Amino acid sequence: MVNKVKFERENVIRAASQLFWEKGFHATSTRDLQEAINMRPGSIYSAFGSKEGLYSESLKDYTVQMKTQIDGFLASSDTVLGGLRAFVENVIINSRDCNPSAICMLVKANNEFADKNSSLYELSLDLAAKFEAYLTDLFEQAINNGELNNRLSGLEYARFFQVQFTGLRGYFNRPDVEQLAQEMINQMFMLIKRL
Amino acid sequence: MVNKVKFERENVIRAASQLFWEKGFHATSTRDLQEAINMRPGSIYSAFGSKEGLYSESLKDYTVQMKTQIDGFLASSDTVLGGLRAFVENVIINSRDCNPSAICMLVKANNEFADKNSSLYELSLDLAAKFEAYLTDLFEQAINNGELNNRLSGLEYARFFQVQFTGLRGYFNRPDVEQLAQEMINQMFMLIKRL
DNA sequence: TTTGATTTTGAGCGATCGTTCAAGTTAATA
DNA sequence: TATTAACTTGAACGATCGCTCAAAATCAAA
Repeated sequence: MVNKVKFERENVIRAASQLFWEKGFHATSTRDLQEAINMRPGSIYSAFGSKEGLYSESLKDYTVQMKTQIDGFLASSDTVLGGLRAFVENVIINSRDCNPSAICMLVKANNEFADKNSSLYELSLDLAAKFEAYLTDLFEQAINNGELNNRLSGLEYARFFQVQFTGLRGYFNRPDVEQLAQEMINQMFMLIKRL
Repeated sequence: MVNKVKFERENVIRAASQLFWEKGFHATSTRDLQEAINMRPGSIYSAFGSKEGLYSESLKDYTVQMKTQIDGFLASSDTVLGGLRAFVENVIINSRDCNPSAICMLVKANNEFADKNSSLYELSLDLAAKFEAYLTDLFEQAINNGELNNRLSGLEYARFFQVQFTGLRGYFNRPDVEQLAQEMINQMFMLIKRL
């Protein structure tokens, strides 16, 4: 029964996350959310406290999901770089049409909360820092594997990856670009290897 | 007198642009705008038709301003790449604190209008395409100057520049990063030269 | 089956949204 | 100075916002 409740809660957060990811925080109304997660105001506010509370949980869940996805690709790949490349190709090309937005929800959050003192902006920074640490770990593995040279640190590779990946996702937030996307992903990973 | 009106209108649009750039379209209320541009609803709606109309003019003006800024740096530099580098350093490092946002207003627009059929989303695509054409011109000059090799076309260089620049601006949308920003800009231009 | 605790419902609150428009002000012309 | 066209003002409209809470429904224990 405890697990049932938790399961339901995760489903609700996931549905809310999809809507928030697509439309952003400010353009999503609580009535949109009611329909998307099939809950009435009273239940929502008793479970999450506020629209901000639900968004906060949604954003946290998003990053967990993203890491889970990467771990999946890593498990199916011989190399760290191969796993990361499969992830990038999946996000930018394969699952383009079923994702709510081409742009990372974390990036969207970081972009839309202008007030640097707001808790949601700070949350976006915090989650991004944790994701960078996660990526740093992966690139340190890649260095130790001999996949990458050690002229750069894991952290420096992680930063480069994030800049490239975010830049590409933004660039391909438009219709009809599959061919070009593949070429630029190839370029990205070629550059990483010869950094 | 006609010029006076035009001048005033430009000032108004510029002030609106700053606010829209900072907060985004959805988080900016018409009452915020009234204060920022010192006009009352009747005047605003007679001059611009709607909040969307004012935003549209603001976004167009933003891209004109950006091109003007680049042209300025190009005029003060011996090389195209030198001018572009000065522009990038100025945006990411020097004028960080006086810009309403670290993120390009065009990118913010492209990110926040989820409905691909909305006129503001289409405007953001259109302006981005024109900016890419402008950059392509510049990189073709750089190729003809011998600043860059011709293994890549001007368009390909322009795409790479945009991905890098957007990625970097997003990455540095946070406090206390001046030193690191300079290093990553150096890396960006080093990569461009050896593409 | 009754009781009591928990959760869900949805009408509706006050606030704010984008926008309108009648009335007032300004500035140019005659 | 009187006339008129153009512009500005700000009160206020209907819609929608995030959110509350009393009442109804649900569920578990007795």
